[in-house]
Amino acid sequence: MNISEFAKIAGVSKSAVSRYFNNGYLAEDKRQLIEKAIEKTGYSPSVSAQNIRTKVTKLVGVILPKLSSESCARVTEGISEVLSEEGYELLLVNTANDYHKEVEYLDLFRQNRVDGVILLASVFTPLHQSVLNKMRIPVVIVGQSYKGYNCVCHDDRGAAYALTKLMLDKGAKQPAYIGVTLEDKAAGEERRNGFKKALAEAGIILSEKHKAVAEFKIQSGYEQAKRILSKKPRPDCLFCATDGIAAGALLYCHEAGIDVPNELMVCGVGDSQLGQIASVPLTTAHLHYKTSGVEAARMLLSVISRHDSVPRIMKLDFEIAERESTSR
Amino acid sequence: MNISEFAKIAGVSKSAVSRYFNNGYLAEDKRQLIEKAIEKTGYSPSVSAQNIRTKVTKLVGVILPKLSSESCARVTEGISEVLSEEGYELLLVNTANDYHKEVEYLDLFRQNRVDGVILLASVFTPLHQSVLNKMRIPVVIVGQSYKGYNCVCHDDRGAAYALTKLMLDKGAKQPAYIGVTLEDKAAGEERRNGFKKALAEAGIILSEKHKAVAEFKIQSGYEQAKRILSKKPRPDCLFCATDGIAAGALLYCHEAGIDVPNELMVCGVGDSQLGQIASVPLTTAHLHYKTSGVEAARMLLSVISRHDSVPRIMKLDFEIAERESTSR
DNA sequence: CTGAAAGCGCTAACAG
DNA sequence: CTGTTAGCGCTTTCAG
Repeated sequence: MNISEFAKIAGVSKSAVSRYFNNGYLAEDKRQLIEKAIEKTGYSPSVSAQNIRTKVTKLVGVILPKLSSESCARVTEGISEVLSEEGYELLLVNTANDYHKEVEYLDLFRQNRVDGVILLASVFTPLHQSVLNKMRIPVVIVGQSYKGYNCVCHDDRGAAYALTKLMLDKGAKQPAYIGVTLEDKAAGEERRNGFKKALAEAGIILSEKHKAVAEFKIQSGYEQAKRILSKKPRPDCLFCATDGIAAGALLYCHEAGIDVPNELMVCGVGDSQLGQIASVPLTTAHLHYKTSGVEAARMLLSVISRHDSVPRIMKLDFEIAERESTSR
Repeated sequence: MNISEFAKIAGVSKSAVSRYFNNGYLAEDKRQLIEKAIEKTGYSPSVSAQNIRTKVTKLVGVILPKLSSESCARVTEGISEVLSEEGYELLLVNTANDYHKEVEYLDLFRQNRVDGVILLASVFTPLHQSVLNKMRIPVVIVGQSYKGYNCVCHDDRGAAYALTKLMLDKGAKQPAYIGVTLEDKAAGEERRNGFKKALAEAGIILSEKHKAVAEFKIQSGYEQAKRILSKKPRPDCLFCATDGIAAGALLYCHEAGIDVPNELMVCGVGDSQLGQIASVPLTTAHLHYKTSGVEAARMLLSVISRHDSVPRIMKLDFEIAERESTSR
């Protein structure tokens, strides 16, 4: 069913139908005629045809590294909430941590497939840089902050600093650290920097053997914790860059009979569900993932509609969730 | 940049360009001319314009109840994997457990917006029925099985039966049950039926006070476990319809000093990450969520391409992950 | 194998 | 306020 056919059925002109669905500059009787015909036929205009004329797709592309990561899912939920409210739809790409795909899809979106893109960033290579610069549609980056781009990010450094300081203030003297790849500027570099800053302020130097890098997995956290905690002297507090890693560490402690928090304090970052049900409830930082999705979507929509091109960076605050794993 | 402009730059005709991107019925020299021009200009044809002519969107709509649920995320990951391999893209709708939205978006997709729809079903109302029947594009339902529709589902009943039998075989005599709403046919009704079947076979009758319904949340599992486990005589095994609920129950047990598994065996369903790191590692059933996404996407794609309209139902097998929470 | 030309379904300018 | 009309960018006959 197309607009002409429908117009005939409704007994009005094509333009009347078009106006009904758009600006609504229309006499009441025709409006009713059209409404009745819609009920009867279920007609609705072809989105592609509209798009070809108006250049508006009402589509936002979302590129993310791993959908089944709780943080990504929460950000996407926030995005989806705002988008659907504003009549936009969400074109989802899961890159499965393959950043070539990230670039590939960015490039695919570059053309007029979507009105804008939200990128849940992981790493940021020169390739990203160059594709991003060529983008003719608005882009918002979530989770990392890059000068010159619209970003919504978390205070990774602040959170890591506060968490570490919390443990130090409770008397820890021998810290250990399980981080993630520094390629990830937010979860890797920033959180490490926050940790280091707290150590520096306390005049503590981190021993090489109390440092490890894990993947974003429980199992990997378990393994690295095992490695680190078997070194002598054993650390008395452990900062993990993610809750998943911390959960793995806690698992090891449980198995190895290490008393958390008395022998060892542990904390993570992200406030995932895991932390609530771990053998010892986990102290962590709530980073407001869903809110960052909401804000990113709003930011994108405002750039789309206002064609406002001054890039902004929004940094969200965090809250410390203090639980048993650091209680003394 | 449109096809005419591009054709001029490349020094060929519009049709040649079109053929290049489609059937490829083209002389080698023109092909090279076009390739060179693409490199220079970055041209690619407008998807909407293609769609308007061919009626093919290369888009699949995915409707799900809650993105941040681990099971949904995993299914969607499976879907995404297959889709992107086959050159399709994914239009994502998160209904936030509001099934009116489910119907609303089904209806939105009904028109030519997407080539097919995958519905991660929660409930199934007459409204769903009627919209589903009106759909002119292929639909695959994941997670529930309905006669007359294409479905990929899990063996919820079998898994619940096996899990319950496992606990009974280990000597449990006083079972308890925390389920979810029966409106959810799979996680609610089917799992309950599996549980009941195992009880019936063992000649055990479930006491009313050992029955509860929780929401899909850790907190809710905690509360219901608290309610049930304070009743006398205390049950000696607890079946939970989801891992999240079981995790909540385990949390309560930990707090209340109930010894799992010696005083009380506990199991869940779904093999979520939560089960691995709970205070006591949780016995559960692995339902192959990601695989169901993969299969659903394949099924949809085959219906789309072959226009094959005999509905099929595919039921995936499960595996029991036996862990400490039921060890005796 | 190739180019010209006719639409796909819609919107928006234009002239009433 | 309304109908007519000219395209939007593309694919696909059709006649070479």
